[in-house]
Amino acid sequence: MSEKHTNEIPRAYEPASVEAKWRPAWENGSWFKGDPTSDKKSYSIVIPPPNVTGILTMGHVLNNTLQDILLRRAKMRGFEACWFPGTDHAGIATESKVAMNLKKTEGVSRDDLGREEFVKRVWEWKEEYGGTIIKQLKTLGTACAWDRARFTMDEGLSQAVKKVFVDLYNKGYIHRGKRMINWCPVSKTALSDEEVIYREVNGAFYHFKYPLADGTGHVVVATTRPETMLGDTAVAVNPGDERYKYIVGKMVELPLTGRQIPVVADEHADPEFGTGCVKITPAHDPDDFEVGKRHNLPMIDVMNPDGTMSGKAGEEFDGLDRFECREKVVEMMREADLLVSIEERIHSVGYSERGGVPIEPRISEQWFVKMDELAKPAIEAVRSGKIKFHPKRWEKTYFHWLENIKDWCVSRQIWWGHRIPAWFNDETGEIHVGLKSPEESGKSGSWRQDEDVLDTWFSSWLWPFSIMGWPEKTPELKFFYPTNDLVTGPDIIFFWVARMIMAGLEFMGEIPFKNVYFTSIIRDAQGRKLSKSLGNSPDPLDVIAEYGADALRFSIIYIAPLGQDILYSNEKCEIGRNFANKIWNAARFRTAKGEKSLDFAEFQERETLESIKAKWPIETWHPTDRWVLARLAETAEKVGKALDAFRFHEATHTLYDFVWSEFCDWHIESVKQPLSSPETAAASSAIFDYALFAVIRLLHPFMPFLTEEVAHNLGYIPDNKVLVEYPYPDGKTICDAIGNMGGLINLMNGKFELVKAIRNIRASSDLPSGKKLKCVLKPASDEIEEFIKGDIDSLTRLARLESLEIDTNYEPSGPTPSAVTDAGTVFVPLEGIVDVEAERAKLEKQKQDLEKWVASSNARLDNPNFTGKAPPKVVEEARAKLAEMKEKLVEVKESLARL
RNA sequence: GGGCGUGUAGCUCAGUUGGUUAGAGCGCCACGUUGACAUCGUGGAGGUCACAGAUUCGAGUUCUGUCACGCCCA
Repeated sequence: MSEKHTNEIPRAYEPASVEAKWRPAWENGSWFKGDPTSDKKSYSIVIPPPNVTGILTMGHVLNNTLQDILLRRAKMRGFEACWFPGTDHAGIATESKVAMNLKKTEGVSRDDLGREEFVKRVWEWKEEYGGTIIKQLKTLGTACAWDRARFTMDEGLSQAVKKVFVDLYNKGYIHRGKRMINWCPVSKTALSDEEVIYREVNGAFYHFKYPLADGTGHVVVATTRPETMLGDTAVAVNPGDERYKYIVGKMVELPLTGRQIPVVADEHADPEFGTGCVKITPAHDPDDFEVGKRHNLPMIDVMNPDGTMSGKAGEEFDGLDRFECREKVVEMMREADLLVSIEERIHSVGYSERGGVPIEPRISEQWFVKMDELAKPAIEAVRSGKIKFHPKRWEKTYFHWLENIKDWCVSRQIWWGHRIPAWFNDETGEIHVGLKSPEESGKSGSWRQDEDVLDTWFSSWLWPFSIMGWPEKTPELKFFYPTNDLVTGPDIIFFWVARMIMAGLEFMGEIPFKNVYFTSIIRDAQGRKLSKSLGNSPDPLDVIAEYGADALRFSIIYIAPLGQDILYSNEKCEIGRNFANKIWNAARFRTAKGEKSLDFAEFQERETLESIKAKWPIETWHPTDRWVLARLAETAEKVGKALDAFRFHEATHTLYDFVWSEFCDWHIESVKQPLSSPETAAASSAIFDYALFAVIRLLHPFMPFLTEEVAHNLGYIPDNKVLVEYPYPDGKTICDAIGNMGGLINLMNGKFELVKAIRNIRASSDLPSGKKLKCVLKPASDEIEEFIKGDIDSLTRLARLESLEIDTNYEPSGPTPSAVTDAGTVFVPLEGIVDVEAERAKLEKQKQDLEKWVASSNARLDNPNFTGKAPPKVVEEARAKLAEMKEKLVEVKESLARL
């Protein structure tokens, strides 16, 4: 250990300076670049591309921390690991964000500027702010291959989008047609079905009278959207509904319009629902659209793209907002005495994901991708287990969607995005779809390109291979595709995950990833979704500034229950901050004990352990040294299994418990004695260094900054190396080297119990913590007696004893506080007064507990059904335990008798 | 309406293929500046495992039903 490392290490871990040091070091090094010519096995991840104009959220923190854990561990396990980063152009979101900004700053609208100028402005915006989220991601310590960062509208990726569109068109999977689509009146574009969010809202069910044209009466129809009546072209009744048979074929006087519309018989009308009569508005409702087609009804589009009423709604409604129109229609119907009733009702309304307003079903000419053929292999890939979902239950959601898949509306009436490579010849009606324009393809005539752009997801679904250079045949594709793991939120299982699988299979002929891990959704402490408007959305950068990046990373994984929502609050980062500090101080402890004992520059797990064993035979190790490696092996094993199964939460808990409760609480306290004694110091410090280095490596993927700093501070690894170059500890390797230590672990647990019992007596007898006690142990067995004798120094220290006498036949003179433990009965003979009553109460309680236990255990063992049917091992254990408990009971009774 | 998930300590959650008297962190109470750490240590209190049945020698764990909450789809 060099001079600079000794006394100037701060008492508390200071994350800011450490992070500032390692972040650029990792970025400037070559460790994470990903070499497609490597001889190693490949491991790759593609980032779920964040919105290029977005800023870092807690969701990104969780998602990217998980990917970083996977990536760093893979690297440490010897894979050529590469994490491909990048951003998404997020068509509608970005376009409206820039448009709003332009309105605010310059007072101009998108249309004022025109397409070319507006798109130029969006690019400028992207250049200025597009790097923000990437910079923010770096503060987390994410080991991406930053040189490989791509943007969905980069030249190459745009080429991929065009090629895919053209290929699918030529294959007959893409067509253009007039259909009912979801229209967002704010963004003024079509949306896919997936971009519609259904919400339960308090609305009303309006019952209207429609008079029969022949004057013989009226029908009553009900609707939640009165304004659409202006576009009604029929009233439908169920063909089996006897009540209305007589009016089928008659005409109805449609109020407020002067139009007459027919009564048709159609299965769509549910006799059980409302009056059984239903108004039909084919241009504004998907079901009605189907009815209209069946009955050849006219379609009257009464709305404009911005959600105002059009002239077709009638002169007096022209230009009125759809919701104002709703009120006006109701009012006019009331005045005309045609309003029967208004019934309050909670119903489901589709909202635009981006625009935040109710979507309007609308007839429109759009481009669609036929999905059913693409879906089939995608279903099979998951069904066969080639792709695995974690947690597995998401597979059901996936199958359900793919098995009922509908065509995908991919055209968007916005300007920011990939312009559809289709041209129209208005004179001939011809359509040209191609990578090249009609002119470039040598076609004559006058052509205009489709104004629309493609859905952002139409580029995102190509991400796992477009990011690697497809359609070029690149070395990256050859080496890193398919990727290994994908980490994303279940909210985009349809938008993105399912479509990537389809695209991968269709265009690469191979799945895009092998595992999909679905993250939890982060909520606030009250369980509410994090949102800007609620103001309950913490800024991760503030959190990092306050607690440190490692603390945030560790805490968020630590509190994330498997497959459930995370209830997050900043205070929870104290878990990670305190833990980081704990490790920091364990390392400080080591530096105070002198020079490092081993050189880890060329570290290899098995070789290092073997060299320790060669120098100091395992039988000569101090019990705590043997114990700490045995527990380390078990911990490494458990962590490895947890991570293999994507149980990150379990891995963090396992590490936390081991480091805090075993390595720090017991081992550090126990090893102080052997470390200060010349015969044992060398071996114990070597084992300490090995164990601490293993802990650091185990934790590295979770807390990269802290562990990197500590590894270098302690001189474990040289300046020109980083931790990720070292192997991830493997439980089996460690276990093989040290052998089975099951017996030792039991004996150590007995010792711990003994120490706790003495501490308990100290506390309950109001003895000052500084006072050294004299204790006597009546051991429970020869084995424990021998063990305790061999470890008496550390026990003396842990329990703060002046002396520990071992006496199988000890009989205290007079009332003496005592405790019965697995290791034996311990006595603390006190000079002065003993609180006999308190002591008696304690022993009485223990006696009662033991008697209860013995009684129920006896009953169980007396039951021939149990002894006959339970596995012999269980019966044996029960007998042994009973015998033990009976012995304890005898001891407790004796102690009581003595009082 | 269909599907999925969740009900375990005041709060947030663990609890493997059924097998000791159900655990942890936070919070709470008491004590403590012992040479790594007060971002800490020691001790303690705190649970009818949502409810009702069933299977079993044995159920927090399996099955059925009920209730409550959450999410997705229609």
